[in-house]
Amino acid sequence: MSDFIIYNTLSRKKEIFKPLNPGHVGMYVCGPTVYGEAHLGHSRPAITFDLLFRYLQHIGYKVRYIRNITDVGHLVNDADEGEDKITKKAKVEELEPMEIVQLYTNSYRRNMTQLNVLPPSIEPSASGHIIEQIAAVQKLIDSGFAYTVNGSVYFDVEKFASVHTYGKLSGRKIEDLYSNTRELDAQTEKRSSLDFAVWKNASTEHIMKWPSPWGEGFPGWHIECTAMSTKYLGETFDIHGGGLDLLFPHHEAEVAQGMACFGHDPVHYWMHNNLITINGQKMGKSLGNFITLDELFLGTHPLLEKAYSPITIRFFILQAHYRSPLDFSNEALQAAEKGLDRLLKAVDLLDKLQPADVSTIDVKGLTEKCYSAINDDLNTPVLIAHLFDGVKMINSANDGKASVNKEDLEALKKLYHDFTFDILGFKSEAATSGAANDEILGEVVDLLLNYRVEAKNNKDWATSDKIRNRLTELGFEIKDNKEGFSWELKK
RNA sequence: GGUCGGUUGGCCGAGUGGUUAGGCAACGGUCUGCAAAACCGUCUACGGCGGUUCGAAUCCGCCACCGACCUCCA
Repeated sequence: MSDFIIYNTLSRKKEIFKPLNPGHVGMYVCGPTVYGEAHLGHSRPAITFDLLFRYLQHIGYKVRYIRNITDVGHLVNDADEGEDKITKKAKVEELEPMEIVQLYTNSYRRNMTQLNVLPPSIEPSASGHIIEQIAAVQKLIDSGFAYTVNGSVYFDVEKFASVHTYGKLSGRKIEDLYSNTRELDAQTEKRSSLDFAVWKNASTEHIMKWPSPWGEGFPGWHIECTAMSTKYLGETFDIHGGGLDLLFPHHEAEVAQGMACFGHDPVHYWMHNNLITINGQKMGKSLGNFITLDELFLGTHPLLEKAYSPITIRFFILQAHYRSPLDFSNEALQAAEKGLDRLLKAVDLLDKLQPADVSTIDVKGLTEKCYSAINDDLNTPVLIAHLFDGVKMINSANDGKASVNKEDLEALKKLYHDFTFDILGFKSEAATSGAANDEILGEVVDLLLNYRVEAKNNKDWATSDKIRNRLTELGFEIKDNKEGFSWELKK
């Protein structure tokens, strides 16, 4: 089998993946800030790194996957100066900040389950790791790369840059950063406009705050990931993932903090998923152009022509490469829905296929193609294309225009089970004959269709068509075949 | 303005120095009582202009257009 290759943002190259400790992988991914419903944009990193998590396990690694919950810090937007995102929302809805956190954490987890995203090994929250963050801040002060002003602590970028390289992850040069920095008010505390807060003094009206050696305050945005990744994965770990929009300043700050604390890079492989766009623009909370996952699943957003199932969303996302932008549209979603249906039907068909004496299908070649696609930086669009090539073969075999022997049929079943369900994480959502969600409903439909068979045998096409048309109207798809019929419930 | 990335057929979306990506849609055919599903076939693109090359959508240069980020006041 070919090597597993991933694109490392740090080197801007594809690299062969080699874990720090043989057989084990430590992986950290930036999770959501829980101050609102999860939207389509949130699903991309979740699904991308779920795929990675699943695949690493498939090829035999024991993986510890950390995905954090950010529940302190972050402004709502520029207009809400000085207030933290969670605090702001709390005041609006007159709830305790931790109530907001709980509400949206629950809803995020529910959405992730719907998308068939596996729960990470550990899902730490920033508010649950204040002690670790204070310790990390202290370490930065001790190492001389952070300074204290009026109860806040700032990272000294200039000092850091005199010893290490600042900007190597995002490809920024410190001179450029200086020339591009806007003059902002109240930056007088900081020695340089490039410095960033690692601990922030809280005003009296600020609700979410904790005691610290520097007074009451709250941690800076970037320090939580440094503190929590270090705690659970160590000073150096294998993979850090997240959205491309976090590359700068967030991940750059993490690199700097790690270097400042430990004297070496904290992460071997940095991976960034691209963003979902809508009308060519980033879909994001701050832009207000987002569609929540619940709206997608229910079809309630005005831009949606219909509801799209969670697995359709998953398929839509995986049919594009994770490093490419992906544009939302009803047409694309509907194409995904139909494509997914075709794939899942063919997988279903595998169980009904009768083995032949000879094989006209090159299962081994197909398997190799699938592995080399996913090994090439998780190239799921190519992987899915190969799976569709196989779909054509499976359908042909079902039509008697191709054949597989027993051994190949078993291999084909394993291939599709592994890739479609275990690795890509798709699953069947529709009720079908034989596997109906509702047994009684299934029997009733069978009953009606058996009457239709009787009518057909009597050449009573009027009755026959009436039954089929009425069922079709209700959302059933009726297919006649030599054995009689089969049906499925379309949503 | 700076940095980085992108521009592919009706739509989505891969790929890449010479060979069919794939999905969806459309059209023709097979099958069917008629359908549906499936199968077979058709549809051959790579922003513009130059350059390198036997050959470029793929490499180089320029131009145009689009996008992301450019830092905390939290």
